[in-house]
Amino acid sequence: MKYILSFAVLFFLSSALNASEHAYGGIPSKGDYIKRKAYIIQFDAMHKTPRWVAYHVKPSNAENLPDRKIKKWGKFRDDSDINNEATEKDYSNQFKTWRNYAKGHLAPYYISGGDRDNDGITAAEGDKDDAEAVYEIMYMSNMAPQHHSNFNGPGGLWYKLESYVRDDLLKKQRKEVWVFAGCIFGPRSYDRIGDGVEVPPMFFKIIITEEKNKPRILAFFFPHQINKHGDIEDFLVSVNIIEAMTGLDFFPEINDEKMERESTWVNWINNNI
DNA sequence: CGGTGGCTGGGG
DNA sequence: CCCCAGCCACCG
Repeated sequence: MKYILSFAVLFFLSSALNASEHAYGGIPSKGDYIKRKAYIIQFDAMHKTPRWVAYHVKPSNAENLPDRKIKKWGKFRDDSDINNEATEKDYSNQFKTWRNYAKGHLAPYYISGGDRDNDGITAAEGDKDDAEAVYEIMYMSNMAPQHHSNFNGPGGLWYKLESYVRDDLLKKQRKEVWVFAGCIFGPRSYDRIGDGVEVPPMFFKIIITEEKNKPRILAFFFPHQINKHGDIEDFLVSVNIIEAMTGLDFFPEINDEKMERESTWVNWINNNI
């Protein structure tokens, strides 16, 4: 029995590392996706938002970040790999109306730091390859309209969850983290801005850490149209629910039924004792 | 394009 | 209290 268990752990580890650096347990959908240095993305051309992104981030990637206030780093960029992406113009003047939609990162800025190519120099110190990781994070294809004051900005659920990963998991616990994040659309158009950029009515995020070589999964489902802030714990769901709502298939390379059915509640409680 | 300021809310 | 983070806006 013990042999079987250790074999399962070995298989698990190798599959998690081999499939893709960024997509834990394998690519969650068929169809094209684009591989970047800091993340991978499947773009949703119909809605002009990401369908999903996946990223593997180490504590060092969240440190020594290039200063986003400096235009070179903080400016939004067009993604030459995508034809019909949203533009900055689509998002303009949103703050002057009730709509208040900001360009919300799906793969966040704070994962773009560190010395990804291990040449001893970071982007901020002048490394060109690491700079590319920062530029890619700022691609418009990585953005979706997110209500700033209710969701994306301080106090918002998206902001709180990003802060949890950055401040708690990465900086405090110094764990490696894998994340899937994406937009969820329903049968009707919820809202749109600019030239046909659809505002996602829902978002999801799945966060994976490893504890003694076993995955610890936290899956979140967020309705976008909320008029006040809340606690992220109240939006924990099972991975199965995310799969049902998105049509995605997470962890396809991991042959462990239990993994997908594991309660995220249990993981949350174990994580915070 | 750099720098600065504003908004808002959480944390030391 | 100030600083920080995610955004926007403005000015030179």
